[in-house]
Amino acid sequence: MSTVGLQLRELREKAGFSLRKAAVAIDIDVAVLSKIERGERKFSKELVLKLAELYKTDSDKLVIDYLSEKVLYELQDEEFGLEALKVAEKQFNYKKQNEQ
Amino acid sequence: MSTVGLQLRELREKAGFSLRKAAVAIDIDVAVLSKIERGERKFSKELVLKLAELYKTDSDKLVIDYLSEKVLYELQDEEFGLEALKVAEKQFNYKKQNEQ
DNA sequence: CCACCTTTGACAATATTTGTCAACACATGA
DNA sequence: TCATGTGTTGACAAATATTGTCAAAGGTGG
Repeated sequence: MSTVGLQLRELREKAGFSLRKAAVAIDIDVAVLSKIERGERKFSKELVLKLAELYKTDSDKLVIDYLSEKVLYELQDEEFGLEALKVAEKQFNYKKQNEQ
Repeated sequence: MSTVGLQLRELREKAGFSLRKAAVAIDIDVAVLSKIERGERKFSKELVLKLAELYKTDSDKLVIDYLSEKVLYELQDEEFGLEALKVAEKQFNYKKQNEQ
């Protein structure tokens, strides 16, 4: 179900890392990385960044997907999920304005 | 910062409930309700629904704001927050289609 | 068989959320 | 002044959730 997990797996394979090597490189347990790639475990944005760097990939899309997934997870099965997203967008834009 | 908290406070006052009465009615501690209304404590959607019922108000807008706030909280200060929201929207729509 | 790979499940360690209390400060009216 | 009702605060334990760590298993290829 986690597209980011799957993406990370593909990237790792393309970069020629074994699960162990990758895990060691970013200093986490192999078991955890295995679970992350298969969507059995939650993970942090920092982890995504570390792996992206390790695999020498641009992290932007990964991060966007990562955040989007987190949001969707929270909204799953919510009747008003879409409306909530739209309100959130408005607020986000508004905030951005008054920020800088 | 929590608009839902503030909204709940206004609704309660308009409905003529004291903090204590309202808290007892929905079976939570007064201290907690006080903090919720002032945005010092997280709360559940269920609590919003209970209070909306108690105050005899339509809950839809409250729930939408509630969810939106949760989402925004997760995305705060995220460079790609907006992009993430848009991706999430797409996914959400897509899912909705293939559901029913 | 050996060396490497990934997966699995169990468990402890930590962190976060939630519930519960007691005390405080303030106002009002008897 | 005293009792009563209002909301607020901080401390703390209890319950949950997240995260880290291990050991063992099964698969594959040399």
